[in-house]
Amino acid sequence: MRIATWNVNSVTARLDRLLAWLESAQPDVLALQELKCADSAFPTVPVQDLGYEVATLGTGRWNGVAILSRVGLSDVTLGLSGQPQYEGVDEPRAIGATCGGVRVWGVYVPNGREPGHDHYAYKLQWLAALRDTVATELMSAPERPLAIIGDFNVAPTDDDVWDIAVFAGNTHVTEPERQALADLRAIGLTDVMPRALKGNPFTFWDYRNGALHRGWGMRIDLIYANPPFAAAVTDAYIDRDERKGKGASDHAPVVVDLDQAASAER
DNA sequence: ATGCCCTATGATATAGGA
Repeated sequence: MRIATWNVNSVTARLDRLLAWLESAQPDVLALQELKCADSAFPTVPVQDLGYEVATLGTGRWNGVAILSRVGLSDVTLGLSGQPQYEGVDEPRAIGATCGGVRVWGVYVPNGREPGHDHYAYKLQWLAALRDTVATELMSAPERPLAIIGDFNVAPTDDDVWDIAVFAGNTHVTEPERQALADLRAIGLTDVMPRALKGNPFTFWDYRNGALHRGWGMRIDLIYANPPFAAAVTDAYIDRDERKGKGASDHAPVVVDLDQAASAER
């Protein structure tokens, strides 16, 4: 089974690339982030035409998440339990579904903007709600493969950015953010590392200043897996080629392959 | 070369991204 995550930075602007990528990469499950469209505007028909069921959570201009699956899509959960609001709004940033016996959470963690900003406190609260939501599921079904996949907006270690000195005082690398990821792992999840490409495991490169070609990237799109999921992993990689050229997202897809038998037994 | 911001919005600048 092939599972993937991709921050597409507008699913409507990325539709041609999305459809082409589904055909070339052949994922069984794909979590999308930053749809930037309402549920009613999601391009459901062309995706269904490629054999995928679709569950979306989108409200419009910002955020928005979806799960696409061609191996079943059930027990869809929209949002986190105890999810904090930002400025009185329940933002569409998390969606859970069970696909082919695997529990998948697709997440778009808040950016945080800058340490000290209300959005930064919200980011940490949001990650705590994610931990609590998934911890409950892990306890109720410990043998079921589960992974949180998506744009975590935190670089877990200094090696996950091209130059840690550049990020001094910025979000994505602060100790509280990394502690929030550690707290998430502490409920029984491990970081599935994709194969490094060009020596680095980056998944995001800013659009500006030729960042992709200068290697100015970050690894912020992650796969956090429970033991049954992690034990079934046969490969994981970053599709850096999808970041190239005109009309690319600023994030590359991250793909993980699971042993069919190991995941089907559950 | 892969090549030096992009997206959505009751827009014509602004907010947000990271």
